[in-house]
Amino acid sequence: MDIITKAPRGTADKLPSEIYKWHTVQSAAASIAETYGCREIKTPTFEHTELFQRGVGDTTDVVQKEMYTFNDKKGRSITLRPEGTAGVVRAALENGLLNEALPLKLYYFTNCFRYEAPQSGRLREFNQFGVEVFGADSPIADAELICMVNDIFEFLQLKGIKLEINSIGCPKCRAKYYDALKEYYRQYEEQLCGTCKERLERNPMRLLDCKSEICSSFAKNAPSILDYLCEDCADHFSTVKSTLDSMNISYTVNPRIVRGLDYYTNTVFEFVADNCGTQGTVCGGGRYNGLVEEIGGKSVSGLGFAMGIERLLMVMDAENCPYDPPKECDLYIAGTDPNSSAYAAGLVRQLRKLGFRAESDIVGRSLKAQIKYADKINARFSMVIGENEINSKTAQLKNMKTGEKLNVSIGDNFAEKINSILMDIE
RNA sequence: UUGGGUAUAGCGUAGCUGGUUAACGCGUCAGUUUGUGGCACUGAAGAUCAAGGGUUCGAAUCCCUUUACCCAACCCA
Repeated sequence: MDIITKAPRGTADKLPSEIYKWHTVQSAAASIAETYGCREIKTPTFEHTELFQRGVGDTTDVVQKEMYTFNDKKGRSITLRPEGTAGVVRAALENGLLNEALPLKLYYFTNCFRYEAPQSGRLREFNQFGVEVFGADSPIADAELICMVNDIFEFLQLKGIKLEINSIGCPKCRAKYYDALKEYYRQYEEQLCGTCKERLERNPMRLLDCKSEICSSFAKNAPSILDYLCEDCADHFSTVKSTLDSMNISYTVNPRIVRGLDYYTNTVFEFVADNCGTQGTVCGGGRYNGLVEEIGGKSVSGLGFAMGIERLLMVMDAENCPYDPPKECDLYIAGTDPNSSAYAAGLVRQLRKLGFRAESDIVGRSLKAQIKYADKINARFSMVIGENEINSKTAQLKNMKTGEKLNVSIGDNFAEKINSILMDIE
């Protein structure tokens, strides 16, 4: 049989056999974020296109060539979110969240969409865990945010991830830095790669990031942003660093970290894995003090990060990190004949009402095949129901690991009795 | 968008100096007597060998085209 079509390019199914890994990461991230006072928010998968044009920035590659944009039936331009921050800012503004007590701390899990050429660690639909904090001006907030990521990785027992931080200053000091950069690069202008030539005027910081051999060789001696920070920005950055020091979080300052989204100011950071191929950035973030205003709110500072869950799982797999084990069947109840199977179905229902994972035959298999199936799904216990059991109201509970059998009543309060027996065994 | 690679049952592979019914492992289903799994044995189902075209008496195998996927550049999570 040929299926009509496959999953679209750049998408990936998350199958039942792997999903426990997602649960592990999600519950760790959510519970740790909550210890920091974050509350979960969910925003729409698609937004009006201008939100991303303004929020993410018109000059970015993400907006220029990677967005899934289309017109809806009324002709409105709609875009599948390419990242999480803009939508959260919009939602916070629209619902007046910024008028409540600040700081506002939010976290979210979202799928994001970017029309890129897929490769290892890079999908067209990918999942992020993100945190956004609003109204926290102090550099301690920056350190706290980084600390949260660090806590999550530590909790997941991840080791091979390094933190790199930088400051890209405020619009004021960046303007001076841009001038210096342009001047520096102008002497090499003829030798720059095509895209860098274009970027020189519009967004010169991107040149530092260019991977082409020639451009990156120029980047080595390029002026550093850190020498151009104004006093406020320099103070801010140094307090971020000293706070990280006092939190005992190790980092390296990498003056060439330039994030790809326009909204960042001051602190930017990346958590980079060295053991996961070429797409090493597992988490990236920073401060974006101008963004809320850009989207139409009052001037409220913001900062946040986004973590790529697919990439995180790649790194965890590579490091053999432990996951919460998947939940499996507690008790399988087999029936020797159709009538007994129907009876078993009733027993199974009672167990499920108490929260047990319980199954009985729904495919009409022989008794032997049912037990075989119970083994295959790793059922902890099994039980056979036949005419004798129904008449005597007693059955044997079998421990599938040890083979031990125990007589139990299948009459009134069946599920409660099973419950207390299983509690004893544990 | 630009390079490189791959395409054979549900999954993983062999076969690729062209030659009769395309093989193996895992998985699935059934059986190895009577109401109990894991092991072993037996058997069954399951593949228009990515698609289209060409060379040939004959093509999974050689040639061309297309498509899909993977990897990388780029970009970013």
